[in-house]
Amino acid sequence: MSKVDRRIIKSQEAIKKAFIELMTEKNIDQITIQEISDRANVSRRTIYLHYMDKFDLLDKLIEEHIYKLRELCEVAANNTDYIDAVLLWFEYFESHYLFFSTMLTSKGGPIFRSRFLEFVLQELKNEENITEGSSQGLSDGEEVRIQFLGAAIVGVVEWWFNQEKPCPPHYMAQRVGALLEKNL
Amino acid sequence: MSKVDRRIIKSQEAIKKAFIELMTEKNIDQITIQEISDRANVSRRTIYLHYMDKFDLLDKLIEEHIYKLRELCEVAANNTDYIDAVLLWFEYFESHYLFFSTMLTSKGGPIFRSRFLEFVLQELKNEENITEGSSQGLSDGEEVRIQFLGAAIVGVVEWWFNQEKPCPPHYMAQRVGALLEKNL
DNA sequence: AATGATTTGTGAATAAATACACGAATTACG
DNA sequence: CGTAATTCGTGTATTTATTCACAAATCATT
Repeated sequence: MSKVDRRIIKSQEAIKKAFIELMTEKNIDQITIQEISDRANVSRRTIYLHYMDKFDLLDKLIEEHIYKLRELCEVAANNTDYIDAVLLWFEYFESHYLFFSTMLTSKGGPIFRSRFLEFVLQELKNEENITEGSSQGLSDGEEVRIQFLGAAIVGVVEWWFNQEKPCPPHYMAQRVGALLEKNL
Repeated sequence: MSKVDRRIIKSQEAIKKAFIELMTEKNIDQITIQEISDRANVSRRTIYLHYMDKFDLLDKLIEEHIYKLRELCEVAANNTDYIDAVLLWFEYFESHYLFFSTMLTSKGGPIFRSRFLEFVLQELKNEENITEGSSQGLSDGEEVRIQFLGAAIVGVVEWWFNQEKPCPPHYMAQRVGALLEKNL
């Protein structure tokens, strides 16, 4: 697994860290590649070695986290306990608080929010197909329910970050998990 | 000034940091190059690129700090206020607490202590030659006084670290500075 | 709109770090 | 004591990061 050159890891880590920090301080439009390279203590050239531009960097960052969340879903798919699944999610949120907080509160803009919603809807439809068994399209009624639940999940996560983590992950897991159990 | 390749800086910083950390955990003899490279997240080869072995690494680390302390002495040599000079020292100690604490308490062994004393004696003799004016050897009486003061200074610094910083730098500056004023 | 400063994206040469392999030296341990 | 495992020190080829330079694009300020 660890076949990736450690220089690549270190450079990208530094770049992403610097970028997230800058995102908390200003809008993405007024962040310059120069600034990122300065903050990351990396040559400007190095950034272009890995990313097309700052939007590509943001994309990669987002996809990376979405990928990790999807992995957590697969882990939790074995045991059908929603509470545990939600717990994994919020623990992951907590361990990458700076990123998610930045991306889901006012500063981050709507880029991540819509991507996150899209992902949640995918997972919900996935779940639906498993229990339903039919691989054909969803009925209107099901679609409405999916949209309803997706908005609910994203909304409650947004609330959690907007309130600056008002309650711990295990509490959220308990409450949100119970709601999911009832609705799925 | 900043003509040194930033990769060198970063590698050496990582190596030195890892090494100091390991020094706090175990004796230098049972620290392996492998461990250092692992902790520093650097190739083992890279360490040999900069240092002969772990003792060379320790030497360079020590000399680096001695050099910085000498610089502080030169800065303070302009204004003859010993209190300010001592303040600069203890502020430097504080900002590199892990290193000095490790090297001056039981863990570090006597390597740094003797080097530190040697340096302090040099500075004292230097000071003496300036006020004395004569560039010839010191009399026995002067030599005794130098040794007396050197031991006192090193001793009080050791005490400060052994007690885990029982009082702030400005307090130490006040007290030790006053004692130096009286004796120099 | 003009212009002066900054940022950008890229090419090219160079330097540094890395992976990998190897025999020798050292250490751990039965 | 013997031997298995680890660490060491080094050679070498390769990959990555860096510096530097430069023209184009963007931005800021007038």
